Amino acid sequence: MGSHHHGPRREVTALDTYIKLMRAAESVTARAHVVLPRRITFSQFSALEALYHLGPLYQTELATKLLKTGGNLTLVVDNLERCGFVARSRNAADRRYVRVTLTTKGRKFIAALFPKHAARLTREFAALTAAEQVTLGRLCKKLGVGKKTPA
Amino acid sequence: MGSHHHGPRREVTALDTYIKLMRAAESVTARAHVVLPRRITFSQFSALEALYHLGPLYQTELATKLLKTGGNLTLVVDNLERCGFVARSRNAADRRYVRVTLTTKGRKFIAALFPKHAARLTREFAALTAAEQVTLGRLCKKLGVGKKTPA
DNA sequence: GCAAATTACTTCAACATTGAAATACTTTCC
DNA sequence: GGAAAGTATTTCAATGTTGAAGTAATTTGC
Repeated sequence: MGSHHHGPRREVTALDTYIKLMRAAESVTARAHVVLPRRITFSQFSALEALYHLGPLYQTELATKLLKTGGNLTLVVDNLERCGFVARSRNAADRRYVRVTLTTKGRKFIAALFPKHAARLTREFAALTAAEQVTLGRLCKKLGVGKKTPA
Repeated sequence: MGSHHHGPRREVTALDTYIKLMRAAESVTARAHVVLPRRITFSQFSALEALYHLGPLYQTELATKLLKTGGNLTLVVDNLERCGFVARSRNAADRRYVRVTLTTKGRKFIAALFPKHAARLTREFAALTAAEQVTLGRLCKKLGVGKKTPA
């Protein structure tokens, strides 16, 4: 199963593994997504979750955590601000920085939602034993390192 | 490392593994992406690659392969068609179906690009041994099953 | 044989995403 | 102290993405 590609065994294995990795990531995300109320998107949830667990962050920090661009964060924070979930404030010492903080409404919202998300993910990952999860995490981590190999 | 979440160990392990899975998928994809010429997007590449390895497909089949919605495929195929990489044709027997076929130009394009993509992915996955890749694939597959668990 | 249900695709609005250009502010370096 | 370089954010155009509504074609059930 998998890549439909014929070539050196190393390539076949890599492509096959790649497809399975992508499918797993997409399918777990899609299934975890169902706990989110329809008015909130996955990006918005991720931003709220980061603020909830890490405290107020500058937009650049948020972009780094979520692996997104600055332009993207501007829009996502715009939308969260419009919902009343977060507030922006300029740093007085360095006015380039915009600090993003959860409002009381935002905190209540994510505090109620996160446990459902965690429970849902736990249920999804119950397809693997604890030991298998640790192994999976270890292998993923070896792949995930940002070893900036040039084009 | 990981989730910044405190709770039952099963939840902590699941959330931690989830984060590593997402990071690995995103980071491998991003790094594989660098071989693509700037005028082609990842979605377009994926569609071309499916047509290249599987032959002409109806849009519904393409949507299923790529795990995307029908509305999305309409746009991606629109853009590929505008580039001259694919052609649409109605099925005469059942005129609801639109068959998407690579043009000669599209075939040449993907035939030249795919080996670079495969080589790049192989290089990325060289962070793992062949045995580790097989293990990773097996664990991902256990997660990826579309076991439609209701909300 | 025809109305109803189904299926494939398109269209649309809203939000996401990137990459590049523009803006605003700060730091560096003469 | 002021120009140049650097940094954080915003804006913009193009594409992606979903989900819902709409259209066209076919199949089903009576």
